[in-house]
Order: sequence, then structure tokens, then C-alpha cells
Amino acid sequence: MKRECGRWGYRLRGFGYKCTPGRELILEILESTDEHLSPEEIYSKVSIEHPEIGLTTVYRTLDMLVNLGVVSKLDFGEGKSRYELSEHHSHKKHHHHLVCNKCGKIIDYSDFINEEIEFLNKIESKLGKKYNFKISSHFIKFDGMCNDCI
Amino acid sequence: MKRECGRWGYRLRGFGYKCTPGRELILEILESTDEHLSPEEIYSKVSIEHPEIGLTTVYRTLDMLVNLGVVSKLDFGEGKSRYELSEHHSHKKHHHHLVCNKCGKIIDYSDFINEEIEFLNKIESKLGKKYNFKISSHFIKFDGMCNDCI
DNA sequence: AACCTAAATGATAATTATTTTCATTTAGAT
DNA sequence: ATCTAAATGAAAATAATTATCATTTAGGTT
Repeated sequence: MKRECGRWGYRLRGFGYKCTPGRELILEILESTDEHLSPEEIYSKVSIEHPEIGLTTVYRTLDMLVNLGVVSKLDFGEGKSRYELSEHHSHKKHHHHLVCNKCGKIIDYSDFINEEIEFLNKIESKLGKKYNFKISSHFIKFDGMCNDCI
Repeated sequence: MKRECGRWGYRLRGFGYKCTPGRELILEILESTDEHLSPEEIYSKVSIEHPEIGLTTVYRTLDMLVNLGVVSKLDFGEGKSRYELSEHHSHKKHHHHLVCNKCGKIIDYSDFINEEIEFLNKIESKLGKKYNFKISSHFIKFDGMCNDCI
């Protein structure tokens, strides 16, 4: 008997990948959170509904989704990676991050983001030419200490 | 018999730390390179002159130097950290990085850096207020593909 | 110059994040 | 219902980093 596939499943098929319960669930989890989840965290959420799905599959799926451009891999320098739906596939607007180096809290901000993007694009195009570098994305973060940790 | 300490050794003493061969050597290595070395890479350079010094000591020393603000820890999302002398202790000017996601090459650029810093400071102060966040540093990188990998 | 003690070190084991391997299962085309 | 490449789970392997602990050493004191 064929499993029913949801919205994400159809998109996966569109990319030439199979629609599987794990993949759909991981995408739903990423879609329904505002956090920046680590593979381990995603795995523990996955386990609630599908305890048979292993951590390896989580890693593999995230990897695939990053390659498709559906998910962004973020590295805040904690020694582990974090993931979020990429701008194009998310309801969240383009944002950057404030990282608390005490408690690890991550705040998304979208303030001044248009100025910021515009500025970055300008620099990006100049740098790209000067260093003959094909720039595909940028990453900005501000490190510091949050409200609760000060 | 007392060991002679160099310039870095005296600085370490000034910070209340002992001057040891490993510490001085690590600082000299960082000072004399334009690369962004990983602990393993530093270790292998250290080994040439002092094969008895272990990787653990390299990690410990880097950690200490980062806490002192003498060295900056950088994370380009490779699953390992890299280190460089921090702006204040280096002859290099403030810069940011272009990272080639194919071969891993990292290019420092200082172009437009004043505009960039000015812009970031402006944002930084606004964000700090709005989110009640004490921002201590920023990190920018541009990801893409270098000259050789295109 | 020998002495002392906290700080630093090296060797090793332990941890944590991630990747690989491989035998088994399953999605989805036929 | 059948078939096969793709996907998976369990387990082992790898890589980066950190912790443990017995030994050594820097550098102040005598």
C-alpha cells in the first residue's frame, strides 16, 4: 500500500528524491520551529513520532536538503552544526543572528536587514571581481552576551 | 638554569602566566604565518622544533590565548577551528574572509573594511539596544568558489 | 645555587560530532 | 504483485576536542 505524501513529499519527488516518512518529518520539524536545531535535537524530536528512525538518517537527510538548497547549515562556532529552512522555503524573512557566548541563545534579527543586504551585495560584487571569487552566500553574526547573562 | 624568554614570554608574564617554550613557539608560529592554522597544523609545526610538546598543550595554549584576547578563534564551518593572532596583536590589519567551499582556501580582504566596520558598528549599536544584548564582536564571511576551483 | 610549590605539561583515556560500511528494507515505477 | 535502485538502521570507524592524573618545570624564595 502506498503511503500518502504531503507537500514536502511532492517537492522531494520534484527534486528526484523519494518521499519517505523520515524526510517529511524532518522538514515538518524544521518548518514548525523558530529555533536553530542541531542534528541531535532534530533526532530527538523525530524520535517522538518515529522512534525507529536513526540519527544517521537525520544526518543524511540534512545533508541532502542542504545540497538541494532547501535547508541552510549554520555554524555558530559551538563545535556542532545547526539547521534552518533556507530563506526561500521558509516563512521567516531573511535574517542574521546574535549569539550569546554564555548561554548559547541565538536571536534572529531582521532589523536593518535591507540596508544590510544592500551593503553586503555591494561589497560582494566588488570583492568577487577583485579576487576573482564566485561568491554564493554570506554569513554574519554578532557575538556577545544576552539579556539574561549580563 | 633559567630559560631566556622573548618578547612573547614577557607579555605572557605580564598577563600572569608562565613563559614556556611551547607557548612562545606557538605565538611565534602564529605571528609568522598568513594562514589560519588549525590546532593540528600548529601542532605539526611545533613538532619540528619541539617534538616533545603534545597536541593537548597546543589546545590548552590556544584556549588560554583566546581568553586573553591575544588570539582569535575562527570557525569557517569545516568542523574544526582555526586561529590567528587577533587584530591588536598582529601586524595584519582588520580583515574579513572569503572562503572557498571547494578547496577550503581562505582569502583575507581588507578592502572596504572601513566602510564595513562603520556600517557594522552602526547596526551593532542599534541591535544591542533593541535586544538588550552586549555585543562584543562580529564575524562576517563570504562563501563561494575561488579562482582555481571555478 | 639549591629549594619549593603552584602552574604547566605529556600521555592516555574519554567524549562528542560526524561519516562510513554493509546487510536489510522500502518507494514507486513496471 | 513484482522488481530494483534508493533509502534506511545498526554498528563500527573517524575526527576534533576535552578530561584525568601522575610527572615536570618556571620562577619566586631562601
